[in-house]
Amino acid sequence: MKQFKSTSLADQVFDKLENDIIHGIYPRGEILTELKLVEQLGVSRTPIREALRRLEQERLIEDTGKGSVVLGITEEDLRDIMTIRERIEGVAAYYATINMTEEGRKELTHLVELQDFYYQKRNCEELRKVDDQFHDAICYLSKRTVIMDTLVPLHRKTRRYRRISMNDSARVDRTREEHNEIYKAMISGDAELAQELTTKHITNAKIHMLEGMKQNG
Amino acid sequence: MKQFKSTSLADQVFDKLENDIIHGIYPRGEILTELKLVEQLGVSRTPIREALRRLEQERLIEDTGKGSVVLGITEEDLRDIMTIRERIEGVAAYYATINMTEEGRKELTHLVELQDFYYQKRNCEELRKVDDQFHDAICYLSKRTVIMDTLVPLHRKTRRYRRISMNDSARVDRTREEHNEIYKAMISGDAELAQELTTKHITNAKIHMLEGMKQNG
DNA sequence: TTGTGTATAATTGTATACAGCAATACAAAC
DNA sequence: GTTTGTATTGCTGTATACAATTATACACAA
Repeated sequence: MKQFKSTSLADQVFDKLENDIIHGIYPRGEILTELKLVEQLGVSRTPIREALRRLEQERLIEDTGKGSVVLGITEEDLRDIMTIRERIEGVAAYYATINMTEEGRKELTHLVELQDFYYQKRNCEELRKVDDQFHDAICYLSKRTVIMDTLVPLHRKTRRYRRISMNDSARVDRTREEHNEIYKAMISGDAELAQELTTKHITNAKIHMLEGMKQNG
Repeated sequence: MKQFKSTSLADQVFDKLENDIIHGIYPRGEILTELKLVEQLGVSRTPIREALRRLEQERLIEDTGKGSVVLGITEEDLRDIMTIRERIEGVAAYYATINMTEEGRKELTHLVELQDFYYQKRNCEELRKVDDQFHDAICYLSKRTVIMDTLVPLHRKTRRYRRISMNDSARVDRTREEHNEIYKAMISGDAELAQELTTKHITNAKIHMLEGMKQNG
């Protein structure tokens, strides 16, 4: 549940560009000039510049002084992202468990139920979205802004590759089981266990993701 | 060694505001309006807006739609920053050791020599700067952008409190020793050891920082 | 052919103008 | 006195205008 501030053009431009870069629509090496984006997106330079500055801050682009070159997410980046998540996301789960509220319990319960629902229906696209939401929820519920601000952008950056994972039904099964275990630990208030299970879950996801990348080139 | 792009006004505004917020010159809760900053800094709204968007991305301010409220760094943030550094910075040291170059060795050697120099002179202010540079160098030398981009902003955010640490001479001694040990491990190519020592070093720094905060209120 | 100089075009950096929204204050009506 | 309506003010969001810089192309000379 986020803010409902009617998103400005600058926000929309940022979201669109971030998404397009993460999904490779703007491939690594492509040069984005402000004028080109003005024409493509039909907005003026001001909101585009603000979006570019934010993308730069996330190292998705690099300003060359003469257009911004797209950096995107490399395989190495992905490995490092998973390494960081592996080491931090358990901490988020720990704090989320400690700081759990009735509202948080409801949200998590809703998410695991939704997961079961789409699991039955074998709806991979929706399952991926729920997966996203589950991991983001752990971050939000930790109530720790630094941890949240570290992890949530990393989640966004792995979105493209998590979609691929969802095509492996064995992995989908395991993910569901692991999420349910984490859920149980968090609801029962066992913060240490939640931390441990979350770390293991990310480790598994990392291994699977890297194997998948080897196969797909 | 960074880029030499003649910094734009937007960059300067960002640097100034980031620094002032981190050092509490703009205290938590203060409202920054674009107009006020235009008057204070003598530049137009465009570069100010871009700086504000970047500060927002780093969660140092929050846009309320009617001015930006300063968030700054809380004690809780500081704890979490150190937790993250504790878990990631060793990984940076590991990769820095693996990817070490002649140039990197020179830079590190220069830094530990500089550290000894200022240590002899008991120059705390310069020691703090070298401390900054040493930890940033580990990140840069890892050649891993994601790890670097995660840690370097966190270093900036702890700067204010590391200055305080430098007043405890016992801690200054320990820091010097620990840096030297990390340095030796990195130069000798023992990545595992460098990782371990770096993690321990951050743990010690964290403990010391939290103790210091208890005493100082 | 190659090198050099100049004009031109492309692109960013910065400032400013304008519109819209929201809060505030103030006045008038009940 | 309270409430309601309206004008004013302050702020942001967006567009655009202008300046400065860098790359490009082309012409002309060696």
